[in-house]
Amino acid sequence: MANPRDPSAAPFVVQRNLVDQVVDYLTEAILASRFAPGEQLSEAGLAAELGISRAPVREAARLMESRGLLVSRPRRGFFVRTLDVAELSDVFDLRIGLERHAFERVMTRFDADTEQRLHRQISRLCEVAAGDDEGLKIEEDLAFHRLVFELADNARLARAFDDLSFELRLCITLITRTHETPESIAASHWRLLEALKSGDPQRCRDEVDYHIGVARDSVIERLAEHAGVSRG
Amino acid sequence: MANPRDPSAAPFVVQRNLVDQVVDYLTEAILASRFAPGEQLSEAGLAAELGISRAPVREAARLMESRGLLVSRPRRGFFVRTLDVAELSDVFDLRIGLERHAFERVMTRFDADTEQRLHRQISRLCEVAAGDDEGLKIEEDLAFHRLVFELADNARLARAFDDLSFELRLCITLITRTHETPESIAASHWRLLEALKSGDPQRCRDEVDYHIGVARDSVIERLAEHAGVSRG
DNA sequence: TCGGCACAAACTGTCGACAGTCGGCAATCG
DNA sequence: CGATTGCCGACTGTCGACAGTTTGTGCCGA
Repeated sequence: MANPRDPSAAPFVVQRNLVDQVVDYLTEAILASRFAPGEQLSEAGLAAELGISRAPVREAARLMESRGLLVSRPRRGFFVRTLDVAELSDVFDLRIGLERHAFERVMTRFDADTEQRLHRQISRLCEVAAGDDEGLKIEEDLAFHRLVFELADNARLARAFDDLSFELRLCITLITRTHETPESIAASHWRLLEALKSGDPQRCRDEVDYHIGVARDSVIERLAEHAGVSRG
Repeated sequence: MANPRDPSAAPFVVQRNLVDQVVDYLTEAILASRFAPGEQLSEAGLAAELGISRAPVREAARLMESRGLLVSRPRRGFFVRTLDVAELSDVFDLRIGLERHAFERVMTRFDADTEQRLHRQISRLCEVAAGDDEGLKIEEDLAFHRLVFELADNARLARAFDDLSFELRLCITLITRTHETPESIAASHWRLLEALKSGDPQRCRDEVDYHIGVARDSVIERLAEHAGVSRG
């Protein structure tokens, strides 16, 4: 009564589906490593645990399969996605392709407002980089890159990054903490902004390649350690 | 008995889920324009039409939502995706980003086998380009680009293209036929192969940009005509 | 004649239940 | 003692049904 609603607009109070709630719950649980990679998710067990029926659980699992967090084997059920080195390398290679494109688009429409927003995000990143909350560092780092995609002004491109970022987070759960210093994290991102400001496509591209390459090598190195530990 | 099977291999006889069958059915129907853009898909109606219950239909619809063929509005149901000019432009822009990356990767590992496979695919494309089956032309054209992504040797990159290709097909359903001549289609793809062979990244990138740009402009032009017709 | 309201039909979201299938274990046979 | 076979529990795939919501329609009043 108080608020007449536009039918085409998003509802004022979102009546969250059970499906969406299950997706959030499972996503958080997987990224927090509360489910082991390769572990089977029992539909009935999850439904009972959450006090709901299996139908929403199944639909949520389908959605997460498309996001690359789960894989389904017919008549077997859903399993937490495992990433080997090759898949992980593919993920970061695709990220390079997407980020090159996003940075190039941002460069062509770079203005004072763009610079200010990126500047503020890097400042936030620097603040948390000095702290001990590794999860927060990762989120603010991803938030910077998400901002770049937002500024690239292509919703489909941003969605491609969002899809990939679930798998990126899955990669990053492998490493408990970054081994980079706060200074190197800050410097790396400032260089990206400087490259954008310079207006030099080649320089920007090189910085992106280097930046993502460092992240990729770091994750791969950690994965190799993990594999080595689990085998030895 | 005759063939000892690898347990990790795909089963010899595949028991297809109802979900997968519904996905195929709906995808084909949408891309064949048997559902109008924006049309609501009644879960109960589809289930009755296919002689199944609503559960598999719902799961199939969720999957197709992630592929961008359907959109869901909470408590309203699923609707066939509509693309405006901005979204369509975004799709082709992302395609440029992905194809640039794929072509670059193929170039770095270009060999005789690569050339032969691409050569054969272009020959197939040329054959059907001379005929009247517009749908076949589109499929063989996409098959060429899909082959490039396959040769790029990055499964995640190929999946990104596959995801996008559903939306590409959705774009292409807007235009009933290509207005390009068989000669121009052939020449355009031969130039892409020549660029790969040359080993010149800049030339390859320019060819990709031109090639995708032509496709984008063609689709956008047709969409503008359609919109003009439907309004006038 | 037009706007608001109430009713009804249709639809989605969710649930509990049943049947078919898969993987593991034990009993049996060579 | 090893391999095979039958059985059993657990799980997925699918179904029909109910409740709450949205949408369209017709009526009433101004």
